[in-house]
Amino acid sequence: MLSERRLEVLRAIVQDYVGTEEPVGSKALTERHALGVSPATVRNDMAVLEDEGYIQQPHTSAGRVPTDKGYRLFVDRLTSVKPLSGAERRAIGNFLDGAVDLDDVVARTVRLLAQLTRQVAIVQYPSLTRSTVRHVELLALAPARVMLVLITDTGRVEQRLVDAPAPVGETVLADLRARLNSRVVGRRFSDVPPLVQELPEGFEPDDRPSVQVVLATLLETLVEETEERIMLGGTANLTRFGHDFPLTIRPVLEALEEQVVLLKLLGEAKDSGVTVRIGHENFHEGLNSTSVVSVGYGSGDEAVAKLGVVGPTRMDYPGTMGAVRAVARYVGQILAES
Amino acid sequence: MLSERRLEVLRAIVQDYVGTEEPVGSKALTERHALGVSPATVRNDMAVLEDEGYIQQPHTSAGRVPTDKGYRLFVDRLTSVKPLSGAERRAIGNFLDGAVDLDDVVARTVRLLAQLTRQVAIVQYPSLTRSTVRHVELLALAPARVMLVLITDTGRVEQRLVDAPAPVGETVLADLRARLNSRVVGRRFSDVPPLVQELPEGFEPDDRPSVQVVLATLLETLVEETEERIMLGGTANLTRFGHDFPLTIRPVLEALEEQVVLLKLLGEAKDSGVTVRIGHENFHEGLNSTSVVSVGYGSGDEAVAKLGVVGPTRMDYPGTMGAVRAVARYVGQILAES
DNA sequence: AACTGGCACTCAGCCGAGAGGAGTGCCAGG
DNA sequence: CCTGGCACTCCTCTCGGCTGAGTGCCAGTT
Repeated sequence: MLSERRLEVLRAIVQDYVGTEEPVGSKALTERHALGVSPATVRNDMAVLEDEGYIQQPHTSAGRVPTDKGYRLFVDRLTSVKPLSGAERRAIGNFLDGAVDLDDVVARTVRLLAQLTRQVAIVQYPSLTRSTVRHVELLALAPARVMLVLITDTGRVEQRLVDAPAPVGETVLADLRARLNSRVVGRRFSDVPPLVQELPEGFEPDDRPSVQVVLATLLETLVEETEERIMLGGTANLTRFGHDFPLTIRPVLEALEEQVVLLKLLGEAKDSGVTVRIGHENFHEGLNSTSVVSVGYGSGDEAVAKLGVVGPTRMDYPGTMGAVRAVARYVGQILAES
Repeated sequence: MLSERRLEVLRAIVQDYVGTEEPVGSKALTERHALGVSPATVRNDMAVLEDEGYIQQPHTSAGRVPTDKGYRLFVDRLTSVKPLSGAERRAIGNFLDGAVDLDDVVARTVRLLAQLTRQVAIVQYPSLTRSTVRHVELLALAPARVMLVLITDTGRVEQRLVDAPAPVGETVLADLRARLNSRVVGRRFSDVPPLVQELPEGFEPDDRPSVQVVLATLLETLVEETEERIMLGGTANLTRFGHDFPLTIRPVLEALEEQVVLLKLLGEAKDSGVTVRIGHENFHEGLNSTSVVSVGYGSGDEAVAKLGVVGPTRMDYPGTMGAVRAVARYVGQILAES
């Protein structure tokens, strides 16, 4: 077990390193932090911390740099989320209140997060799985062609084109529309399937196949999360990354271009509270020198989607966590209002 | 006027420089191109080309590098668009044919373009202004709350929430929906306003204000092009940019984050044919060392939107132009089919 | 008049050596 | 258990010299 002072030394190292971006030595540490001991003592502590794997020397006779394990300890035990200043909170409110629709909310959130944290921001659109149905609309585009439009309580709209096996009469369509809506409006997506199970039975045998197809498409839309859209912003902040540029930034940009990677990244966030993945804790190789700070957000108690930022492992964790949490809360409020 | 051989020298310089990324000297030139003259002669030609501002020396006693003006001449007079190979064409077809909806088409196009050109790809969603209306749907979400859904022939769906001044009956809504659709379906957006001008007159005085509001919102949606969405991809290719990294790449990334900039960038493309903007010809400072190759695409003869790529001024113009043009054509076909 | 070979000159890039300095580990003493 | 001192390591910066590609110019050739 590490003594209290050693933890204090680790905290100081992380803080200094994050600030200066340079390996921190024992002398500098004692000068900048009131540790109450001499550099020599700190050196001994550092040696222990290095043995335990919390810090590391880039090369002999250089200062120390925190390892992923060091950052992990720092985040878990040595610091707490830093609340935003009043001015910042107000700025968030002002910025997000101007949004006109869901797309706009997401777009603004991305910009805001990127500016606030000076890092790359990722925002997931409110997911379909946990939302409820606000309305289902069926439109006859052609005799045997129906457009299915699904509107969710989060303001999201999904549309699908359905090719029916036989022409569908306008009255049949109206009938189906009415029955469908009366059953599923206000329901959660996951609850819908059983509710429409025997719907086709109420129709003429001739129409049943078409009804089946429409229902199948609806269920598909509900379940298949193919449209899990994600918005990204602030990639220019990557240029602040470090000096050893091209090598670091390239794989990160590549990783961030993959929707799948982004989804998985956010998927790892816990449902409540701020999640931090540090360096090698990330499954993707290109992101081994980055940390991901993410959090769920939603209109009610439950998270409907997630958002977060990606930055260098050497980042201001308390500040970033605070910003991410605050933004998530505000977005949740906005969504609840609309 | 430059002699034929001098133009040939310029062309050789551009080609070599694009290939090697290094200033090209007179000796290397004569070795790699059958110019039929000695290095000394080439040197004289180069001196002239430099006087005229087509090429430049990074520093005394270094090879020459084309200037923006040099690239311009090269693009305008010294080369032609290079058609893609059969394999490439087939690859484009295969890749794009799998698309399931408009979002997917755009997303795939971006990826494709980025891979093909190894540069940053920009694709604008088919614009609303030139499309025609496929269907207008009105849904009563609450007594005085209507959702307006607009479906275009390009497969795009726009929705708006309308707060009516008074409750709107279901029959009124159905009536309005029917009249509206009978008038505007198949029309171009620009033709719609006069067609719905006197629509309110057919309704009871009590309902007119609500009808007015709905119509106003519709017109707004049609005109206001706030939703001019653009998709970006292949930013990782920026890392191939050059050696003097951070300075070059930063402003480019920043510029590309601005939707407005992207729109303006594509907006400058001519309606037909491939447009090339080189270096300082771009209005945005951050893009002064990049070239933009863009082209319109559409389902018919007319362009409904544009796409293009952004890359270093030192790029393979013939190849890039060919790829951009080919992709635009295929996307146009796909859109026409659906 | 146009081209060519030769020649002197320039200058970025690349060592290699040396000085400087931050930081360490260890040890003996408080 | 902490501290001051000391020898040692090794990165970083600088400076000078060398190299080689490339140039401009000139005199000679076709």
